[in-house]
Amino acid sequence: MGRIPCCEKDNVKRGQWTPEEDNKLSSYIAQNGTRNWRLIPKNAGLQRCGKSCRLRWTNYLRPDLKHGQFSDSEEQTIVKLHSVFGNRWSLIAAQLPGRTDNDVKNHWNTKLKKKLSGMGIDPVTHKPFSHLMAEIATTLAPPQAAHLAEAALGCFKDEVLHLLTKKPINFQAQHSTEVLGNDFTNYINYRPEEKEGTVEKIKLGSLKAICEETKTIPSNKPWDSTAAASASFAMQYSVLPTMPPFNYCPASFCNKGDDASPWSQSVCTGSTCTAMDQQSQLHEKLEENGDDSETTKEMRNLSNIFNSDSVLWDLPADDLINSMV
DNA sequence: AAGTCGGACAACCGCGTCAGA
DNA sequence: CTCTGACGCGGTTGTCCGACT
Repeated sequence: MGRIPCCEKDNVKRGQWTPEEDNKLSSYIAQNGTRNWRLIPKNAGLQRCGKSCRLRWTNYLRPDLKHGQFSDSEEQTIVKLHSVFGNRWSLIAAQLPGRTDNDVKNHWNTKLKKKLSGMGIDPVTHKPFSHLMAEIATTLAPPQAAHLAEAALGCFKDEVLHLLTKKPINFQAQHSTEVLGNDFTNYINYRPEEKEGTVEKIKLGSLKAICEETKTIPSNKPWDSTAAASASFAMQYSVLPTMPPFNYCPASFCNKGDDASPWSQSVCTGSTCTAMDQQSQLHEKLEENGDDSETTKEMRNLSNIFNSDSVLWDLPADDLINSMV
């Protein structure tokens, strides 16, 4: 029992569009508009699925589309909005005239994600990796911390591993693999003989990086206040090997002046590192309101929020939510 | 010159949502 | 209220092309 296909796949052409097909579709839409995509290919004389026609039109042929490189300000906007909306590409694209969700998605996946992780910022949470590590370390005992680190950083394990292992950590050294228990020193010294996977290295590397650098390795009760203090230190000074001591926040993308490069390090203004909190609250607020189409439409129309010179990220969370819902 | 690799972009797929019957 | 078809969205895959070996 599958879903009914949107068209007879045997009779439709797939793959790259030819200039001739583009012309047919463009001229048909110019005369008749885009009502009923299912009928468009038939009426336009195209052996294409209606869905394929819609995609071709919205992502490529539409006359108002902007082709070519993304500007710095467009990239800044994407990063800012992504920290609030996550992968809601259509919402993000709605704030970028002439750009489609597909454009934004592709640009994010091929460029911006790498740019951020190259800066030591987790593109998912928009927090520095060191913050994530420290948060994990302060709240969880080793087994859970390792699992959470795996979950939180799984997408970027290669980047994280690279960052962590710039300071050589000997993962190959000999050590038994007996039950480690809750003894933190065991985790520090633990060497996986058999588990050579990247994730395993990250689990250990993250713990080691935080705690070795703080030089305050607790002896037997690793997750007491001493450990918390260590992790706090780690967070405050970004002690991960290649991390400069900086706090990232989206407000840096709004700065003006010589040092206002969107990719420069910046000092957090306090309220500005709460993008994720704002996001959570926004989502809650939307859920309260049912996130219905009217709300969504209204949000789409609020481009002035993002286009104004006001720094969105310095707004208190409530103001942000109230202005959008 | 040929082969390989990786980045960038286009296109497809499947699911969720919505509007109309 | 329920059902159904159309549309929109986000994730994934495919293809092209230039750089590198």
